[in-house]
Amino acid sequence: MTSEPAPTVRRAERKRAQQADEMRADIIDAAFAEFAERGYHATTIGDIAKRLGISSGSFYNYFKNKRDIVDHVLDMLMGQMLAALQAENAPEAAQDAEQYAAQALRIAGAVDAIFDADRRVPQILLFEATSIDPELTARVMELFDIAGHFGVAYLTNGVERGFLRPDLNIPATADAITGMILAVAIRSLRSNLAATERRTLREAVVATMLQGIMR
Amino acid sequence: MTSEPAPTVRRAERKRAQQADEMRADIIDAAFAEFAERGYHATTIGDIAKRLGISSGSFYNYFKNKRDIVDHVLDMLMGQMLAALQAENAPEAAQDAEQYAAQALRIAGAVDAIFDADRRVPQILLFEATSIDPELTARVMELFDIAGHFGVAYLTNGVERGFLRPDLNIPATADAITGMILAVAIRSLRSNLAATERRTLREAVVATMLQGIMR
Amino acid sequence: MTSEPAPTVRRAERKRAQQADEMRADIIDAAFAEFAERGYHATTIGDIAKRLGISSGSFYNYFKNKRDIVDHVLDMLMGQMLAALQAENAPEAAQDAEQYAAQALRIAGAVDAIFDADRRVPQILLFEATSIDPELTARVMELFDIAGHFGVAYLTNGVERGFLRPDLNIPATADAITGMILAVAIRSLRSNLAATERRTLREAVVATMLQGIMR
Amino acid sequence: MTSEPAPTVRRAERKRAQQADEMRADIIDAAFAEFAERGYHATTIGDIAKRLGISSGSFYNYFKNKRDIVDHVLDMLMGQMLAALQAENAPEAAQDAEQYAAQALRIAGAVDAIFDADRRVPQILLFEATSIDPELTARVMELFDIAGHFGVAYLTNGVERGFLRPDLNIPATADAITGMILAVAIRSLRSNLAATERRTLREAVVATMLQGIMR
DNA sequence: GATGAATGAGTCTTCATTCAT
DNA sequence: AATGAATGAAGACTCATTCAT
Repeated sequence: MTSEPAPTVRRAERKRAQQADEMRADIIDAAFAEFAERGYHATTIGDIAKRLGISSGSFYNYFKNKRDIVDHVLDMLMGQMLAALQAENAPEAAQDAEQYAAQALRIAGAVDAIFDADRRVPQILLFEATSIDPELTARVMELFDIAGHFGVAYLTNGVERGFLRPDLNIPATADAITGMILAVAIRSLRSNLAATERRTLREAVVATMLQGIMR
Repeated sequence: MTSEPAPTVRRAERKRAQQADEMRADIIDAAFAEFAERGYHATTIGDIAKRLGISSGSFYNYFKNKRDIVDHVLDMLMGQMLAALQAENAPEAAQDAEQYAAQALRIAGAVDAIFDADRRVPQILLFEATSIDPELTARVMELFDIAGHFGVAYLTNGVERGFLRPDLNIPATADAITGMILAVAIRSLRSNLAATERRTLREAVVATMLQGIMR
Repeated sequence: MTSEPAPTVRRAERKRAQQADEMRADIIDAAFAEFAERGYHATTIGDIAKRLGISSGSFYNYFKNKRDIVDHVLDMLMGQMLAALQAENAPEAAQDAEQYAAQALRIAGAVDAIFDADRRVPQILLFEATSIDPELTARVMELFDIAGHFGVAYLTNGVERGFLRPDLNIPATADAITGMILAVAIRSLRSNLAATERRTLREAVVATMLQGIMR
Repeated sequence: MTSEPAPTVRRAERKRAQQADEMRADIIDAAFAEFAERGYHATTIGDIAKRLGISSGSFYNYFKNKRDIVDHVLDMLMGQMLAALQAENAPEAAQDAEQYAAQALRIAGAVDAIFDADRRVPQILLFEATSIDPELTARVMELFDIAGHFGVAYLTNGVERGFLRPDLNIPATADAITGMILAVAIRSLRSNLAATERRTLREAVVATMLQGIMR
């Protein structure tokens, strides 16, 4: 007996769903502001709610629990990362050394842009997430692994096309590259670098890396 | 009229102090075992005590509180690190490219040995410490900075002696190197690498790095 | 766009506030019952909660902590006392010896009524409050001082209007009067005197006092 | 087979007993210093021991437990008080109004001397003892009662000898007098009065009291 | 959907007291 | 008699989560 909902009902539903999404986004934002300020463990649901002017109970209409928020952000982040590594930035896209170098810089810039859009994201990712619970730690480690796999793909492309040293220990080098990204991210957070400083830092690191791996 | 304590008293004191040191070491050990298993926040003083077969109250005869333990370990670690960077491993010790390469491998090996002596130390350092409290985070960040300063010193030595590229962006490269160490540590923990595998990894990363920075 | 809350919301809010006030009163009541039975220090939050049939955590929705309750009661008491010393009982109200005597009896009766309304209040105030913490001790001492100041005002009025001995050491006598009130309160509590007995006690003490100070 | 101890043993024992008494006195002293500073509940056995430079375990060689100390002092105080109310200060000693007045002043002075010898005694008695446990409260109340009984005896003597008003409500007045002593003690502690100020205060209060009760 | 009071499990920490040395 | 480490009971307080309204 469940008939098709009338169009007006549909519209109302859509609107409601949209409002819910906005609220969810607001909550994530407030949560991250608090997490970044005082750390995940020291932040209470009440802190988040108060910042938004909602009741603590309302929180649970939008998220299953406190750590669910971090999961959502991890999802977002993962999506942005994968999106940044498509098309001209895909592992097999670079066809010669020059393109390879340009690609490396583009990717470094894209990662920087993602982190710079909300510095609280890397902050929490790097400094809090692993302490929340084993599953979340596993997810972060997975990110590390994914980074490693991408690194392997890029290096393999370079070796196969012949502009990287053929004797490269590819997995080891991939990890080293992930580490460099990590270090640059930490330095950026830590020293609160301006965009131009971050660019210089990026270029220097990419240059050293390329020199280290090029044939 | 409080005279000098009798020699027997002295001896008893020394023995007691020694036992206390042993207990302290045991507690650190038990604490780290628990922290590594279930995470710092999820570990209770009771967990640590139970593992040792002591009462939870006894814990407080040796440490001010839970985080005091992490502080102690950070002290130890800092000491070991600094000790490893002395003498032939000191920044200005390498006099030519060959010595430089050998030194890099030695240092990498020494760091690996420190971390391998108790893998829970890097685990907690990397994955928990920053979430405990702001001061502890500051201390870890300080470690990162110290690593950076040492990196700068090594690179400067190489540039000055002429076997590193003169156009190197030294601080950026120092950070990159710190990142590589980080990545190797994470990979070692994560994949539970055997000593020989770790050696291979180390050698590969050092080789790439040297190639990246050598003149 | 946050508009005025709808009237129904207002009403609900008022009701909630009222319920909260009732709960707060209930908690104070339960707390004082326990304090009077077993003493402040020996009373646990759990004792108070159990007596009310609420969970111990709920206590903290209404009071910051255990001592906060004593503070609230001190506030109440101070208010009642000050209210009792208004109008015809104000220091400058009595205009001749007869009025003065009547006033003294009225005030003694009012103080008795306040303490008799809840005998646990003087009990805790006299026997516990000073042992709770320095600030609370300070507050109780302040009460003692206030009593002294009022005493001074009453005596000054009597001396100025000429029906008290002009050579009175006013502050000393004010303290003596405060002490008598104290003693009567202690005796009442201690011997569990009935209302008529307390009245007799009061009258005797006031008579002796007046005889002691009248010209 | 337990023979008489040799004389030297006896002497050693006596000396030991004396040392033990000294230690006991030292502990009481240290305990009271701490109690007066931070209150009974906030003082730990460790605090007392540290102040004396002994170990916390040693405390238990001299006292059964923490509250035992307060008991000892209460005993001391009671003894001093009773001693002060002997001979010329005994209830029936005063034979005329003049002697009565002199006696009242002597007693007030004696009480002041006892309290002034160690101000921590009244402080703890008045502000802490009743909060320790029911038995101790009972003992303090007993002191209050004893004071009352003495008051009754003094007043009865005066009435019988005919220099006090025959219509005096003796028990009520006795309580009032106890209250005055209390108030003077509190004021002395609170305002840290000098000896001469305390004397003036005493004299004023005694004068008012006498005027209040004399025929 | 919103609210916020109620819950109660969970933990750190303190400290009087004991006892082996 | 002195020591001080060990004990373990005890309690205040927090907070994620639930649920009646």
